[in-house]
Formats: sequence, C-alpha cells, structure tokens
Amino acid sequence: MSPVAIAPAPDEQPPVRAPLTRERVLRAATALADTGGIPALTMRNLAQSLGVEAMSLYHHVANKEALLDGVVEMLVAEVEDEIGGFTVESGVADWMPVMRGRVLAARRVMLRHRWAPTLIETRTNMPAALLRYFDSMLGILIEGGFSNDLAHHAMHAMGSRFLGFDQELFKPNAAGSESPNAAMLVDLAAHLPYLAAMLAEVAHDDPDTTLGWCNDQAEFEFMLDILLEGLERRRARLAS
Amino acid sequence: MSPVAIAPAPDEQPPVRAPLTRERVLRAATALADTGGIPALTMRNLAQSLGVEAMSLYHHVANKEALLDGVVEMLVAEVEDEIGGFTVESGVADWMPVMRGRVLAARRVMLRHRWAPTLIETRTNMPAALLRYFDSMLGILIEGGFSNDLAHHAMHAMGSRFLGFDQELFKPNAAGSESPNAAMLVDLAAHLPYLAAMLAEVAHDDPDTTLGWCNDQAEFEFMLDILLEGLERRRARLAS
DNA sequence: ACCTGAACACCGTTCAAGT
DNA sequence: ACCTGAACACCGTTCAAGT
Repeated sequence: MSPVAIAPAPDEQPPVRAPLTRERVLRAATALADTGGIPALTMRNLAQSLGVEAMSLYHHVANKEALLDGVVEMLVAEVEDEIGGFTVESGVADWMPVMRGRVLAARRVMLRHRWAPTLIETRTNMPAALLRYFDSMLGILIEGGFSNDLAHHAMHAMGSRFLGFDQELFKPNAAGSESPNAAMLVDLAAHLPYLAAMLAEVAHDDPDTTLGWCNDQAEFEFMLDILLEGLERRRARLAS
Repeated sequence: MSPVAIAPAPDEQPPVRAPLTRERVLRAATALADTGGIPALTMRNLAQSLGVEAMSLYHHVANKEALLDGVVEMLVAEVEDEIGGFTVESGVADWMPVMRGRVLAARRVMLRHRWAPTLIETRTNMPAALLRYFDSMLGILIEGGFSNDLAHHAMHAMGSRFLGFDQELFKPNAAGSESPNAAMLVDLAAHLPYLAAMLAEVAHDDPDTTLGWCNDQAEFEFMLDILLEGLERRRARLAS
C-alpha cells in the first residue's frame, strides 16, 4: 500500500514522528493523566505531547468524550491483563475467592491510575469492553449457584466495587492531610464529640490509622468482605 | 443600622432587586443546578439568573470552589431538616433502624437533587456541616454498642451510603435508555452470554427491572441491608 | 488521507474603574 | 462597600485551507 520499501532520498527527511493512530492517541492520553491527572488531559495538551496540533486529534477520535471512552477501554484491557483473561470456568462452585481475587486485581490497576475511578464514573455510556468484564463477573456468580434474580441484585450491590474502587468521600489531598494532634482533638471535642473520641483512640492504637491516613486497602477489604458474605448468605438460602 | 424606616422619596426608585448576599447566591446556585444540572452552574449563568454581572459574585464567594462548597452546605442543611436534627439519643441500643431511617431520609434529599452526589464526590475538603452529620452517625453506632475501632471501619464501609447514594455505574441517560428487546438479546447472547440470559429472565419476571430500568430504590436498600447486617454481626461478636 | 491555522463560543478570574 | 466593563488565559470545536 504505502511506499514503505522505498528508501528515502537524501533530500527527503525521513518522518521524525510516527503517524498518529487511535492507539497512539489513547496511549498518550493515559500517560498524560498518569503524570498530571484528569485536569491535564486537554485536547491541546494531548496534541502537544504528541508533537501535533490539537485539531489533528479529531481525525482519530470523534471528540473528547470519545477520547475518554477510549481511555476507559485501555483501562479495561489492563484489568484483563492483570486478571489473566475474562474467561469463566464453568462448574466452579466456590465463587467467592475467585471473585475476591478478581476485584483485588482490578483494584491494583486502579491504584496504578488514581484518576481512573473518577473518569469511569463520568462515563454515561458503558464501553463494550467493560460490558464483557461485567458479563464474566456475572458468569462467576451464575456458575457458583446464584439465580439470575439474586445475581442481578448482586451486580447492583457490587457496582464499582467490581472494578476495585469505591467512593472515598473527601479523601484528604497530600497538601491538607495532617494527622490530628492533641490540640486539634480538644477543639474537635466541643462540636464533634464522637469523632474526637474515635480519633483519639484509633490514632493511639495505630499511628497509621488516623483520619487522614487510614489504611485504604484494609478498609476496602473490610467492606468487600461484608458484601461478599452477605451475598453468599443469600445464595445459600436459595439452595436450602 | 440601615435607614430602613425612611420611606423612599418619589424620585428615589426603590431597589428592584434585593441586595446580593451569600445566602441568595447559594440558593440561586442550587436552583440553577436543579433545572440545568451541574454543567449549567457557571459563574456567568449564575450571575445572569440573579440579574447581576459575573464578577459581583466574587464579593460573596471567594471562587467557584467555595461556591460549590457552599452549595454542599445547603444540601446538608436540607438533610438535617429531613432527618429532624442531628442529635443523638444516648442509650438507644437498637442502632440499626435509626441509622437505616436516616440514610433513607438523606437519600430522599439526594433524589430531589440528582446532581448532588456527583458534586459531593468532587469536593476535596469536607465541609464542616457534613462533619457534624458524620459525627452524629458515628454517635448512633457508639451508643448502639460499637467499639471505636469497629465504628471506624463502619464509617469507611458506609462512606457515601450514609448520604443515601452510591456509585451507579453508567446509569443510562434518558436518551439512550431503552429496555432490551428480543433482537438485542439475541445479539448480546453471542458476546455476553450471562448478561443476555439474566436480562431475558429478569426482564420477563418484572417489566420494570430491565437493564435500563432497574428499581434503584430496591437495589439501594438491598445493598444497604447487606452492609448494616454485616456490621451488626460484627458488633454482636464484640459483645460475646 | 491527513494535518494545519485562524476563528468561534465558551470558561474562571484579575484588575482598574466606577458609584 | 458594592458592583461593573474590559481584558486575560484558558477550554472544546468548526471550518476552510493546505499537502
């Protein structure tokens, strides 16, 4: 097709940059978000990082929403890699450890891309890749003995937890996160008696477990296990 | 203070618009979001709805972030109204129905302001009003027999569920939400076998329970009850 | 077919000026 | 003290033009 076999004449500069492709655009977008977060991911910034004009991007993605959808597809591919494929082994009754392992694998991907949960939440259309992931998670439930009805509830209950993240309300940013000291606690006690008491005790028990510095991984697993156990209890009720 | 008792002279036009106050600004911002969603809430739009120039707003809020923080404060006040105050009755051992009622009350407020969850999630600083709410919820747990340590886990596990919302991944917008018909399901079956089977059955059982039209309230309560029961089970273990 | 420059209609925010 | 107009530095996106 293209004259790729023809050696460039001396006066022809070989193309310094590879031609733009959808894949290159999406990869650069992910890299940009990794370094500067979602705010850094503007069409103009992205173009600059590719050594190109902003308007050139529109030949490979329809618009910014389509770009963000594409980035989510890349993320799901990374989750699939981390899990080792979305295939569902049929007849595996012990669904809980399988699902738990997948959720925590997905979580590792999200921790590599801290901006990803927020991005995923803003999508209004479910990317096809994500549908395939959810289908495989549903498959684990069904093969594990869930009815379609109970599995449906379970899908709702798990929600974003399937992808290894959860709303972390008001996560303190690096700037403002200081562990509470004695003076703060005294001040808190007046208006927030229960929080003050809890922080005083929890912070005392474990220096890494103060308001700004909770163990996110442990807390995520605490909630995950409550959900998984609650689902298993309801599944067992079906069988009896 | 102000010459409020002096009747305006005939040539003095009485002020047509009330003077701008922080409260009026925040109230107008909430109204704007109610009608047009968060995207409609721009400084210029807000000013226009108040019959004023955009720059006048900066005399009452420091910047847009402060404006949004203020809107969240209004929301929490509405939650407090709906609940009937944040006071914690001490010595009420039966914590579960109290907390459940509060969560569902908060949820009613969020359903009146569909944009609110997304807005709350984007706040990086916890508004003081919300801290008071969380303190009262923690109080219910403590008075109900939780240890500080277990209550701490519970706060994390509940997270945004305390406010009556949860991440709803890819909620279909009004435009694209059509319940799956037979043709779609056949097409789905090829690539998404489990989802297709589930939808076929669940949609058959209840016409209001298809992918795009799930019963959000029922699903929220399903998940809420799993969490509450899991927490109660762990609390009971403490006592024994 | 792919990329470009200029332009358009928006943002939040600053600043000097008005009353 | 409160409000204003013009301006600045950004956005995403359209369009006609280049090669």
